[in-house]
Amino acid sequence: MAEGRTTVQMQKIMDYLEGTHAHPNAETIYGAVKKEVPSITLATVYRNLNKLAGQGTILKLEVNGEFRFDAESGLHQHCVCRNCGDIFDVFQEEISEYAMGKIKAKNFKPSSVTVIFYGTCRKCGKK
Amino acid sequence: MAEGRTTVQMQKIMDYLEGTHAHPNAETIYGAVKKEVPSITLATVYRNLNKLAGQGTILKLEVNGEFRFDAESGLHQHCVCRNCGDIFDVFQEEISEYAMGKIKAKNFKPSSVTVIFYGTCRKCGKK
DNA sequence: TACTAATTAGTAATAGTTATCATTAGGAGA
DNA sequence: TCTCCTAATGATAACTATTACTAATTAGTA
Repeated sequence: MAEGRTTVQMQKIMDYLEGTHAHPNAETIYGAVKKEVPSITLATVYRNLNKLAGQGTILKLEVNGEFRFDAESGLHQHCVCRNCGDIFDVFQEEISEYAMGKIKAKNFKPSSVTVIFYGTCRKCGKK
Repeated sequence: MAEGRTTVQMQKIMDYLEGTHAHPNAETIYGAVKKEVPSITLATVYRNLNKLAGQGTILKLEVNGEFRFDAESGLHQHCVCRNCGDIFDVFQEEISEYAMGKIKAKNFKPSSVTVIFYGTCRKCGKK
């Protein structure tokens, strides 16, 4: 799963992330994991999240002034509702591939793409 | 340029943004505008930037844990160097259009897309 | 020129994230 | 299994970017 040592803390963080599609922030993850590992601290949560993101095991996005995390690491995109702040994944592999293809000609070696759509989700759409 | 009153502060912020392609953060903009309007404060810079971004006059992106601003508001994408942190615009209108088109079928009304490529820029590319 | 609401400067407060450091624990080798 | 070394943790302080607050100022209108 990850380089270096495997600790219960990191394992529980991964478990939690793999069980949700809500793109939680560190605080939320902390709250959830604390139920299983009461001694855990927010710093440990951040440390592990950054490590996992650095390895590419999880995805770290910045939305509305905070970091959000996603266990889904394959090519996909995100929809962010400007109204309620919800974030959900969109799997249209072609979008990322199309974009990556277009950019390779430039003097820039892309290693990943993040495509984020801002708008209104179904719930908020109907006023 | 913007709804509401026009102030020198806002004008100078716009002028500065229109003259750069460096995607500065609020602090940098503050430093630059302060030379022309010494009394300006960081809070005023933030207030104006948020207002302008809210109107869609400028673009507000989140990269590396901070907000960056861009006077270029048309459809375009960004390349972010993982090494030096540089951000530059890429104008491949089709990329954004292609993505927007693909997403419209979903139960989500997109109002804008942000496509960000992470990788290494030319400078950093040659080790 | 006077009035009124929007905007500013100045500053305090907040929030999210990272850094520090003493303590604990995983796991390789004896 | 015991020992040792290093990585990871917990607890907390520090930091940084951003926002909130308020009295004073300013722009635009009457």
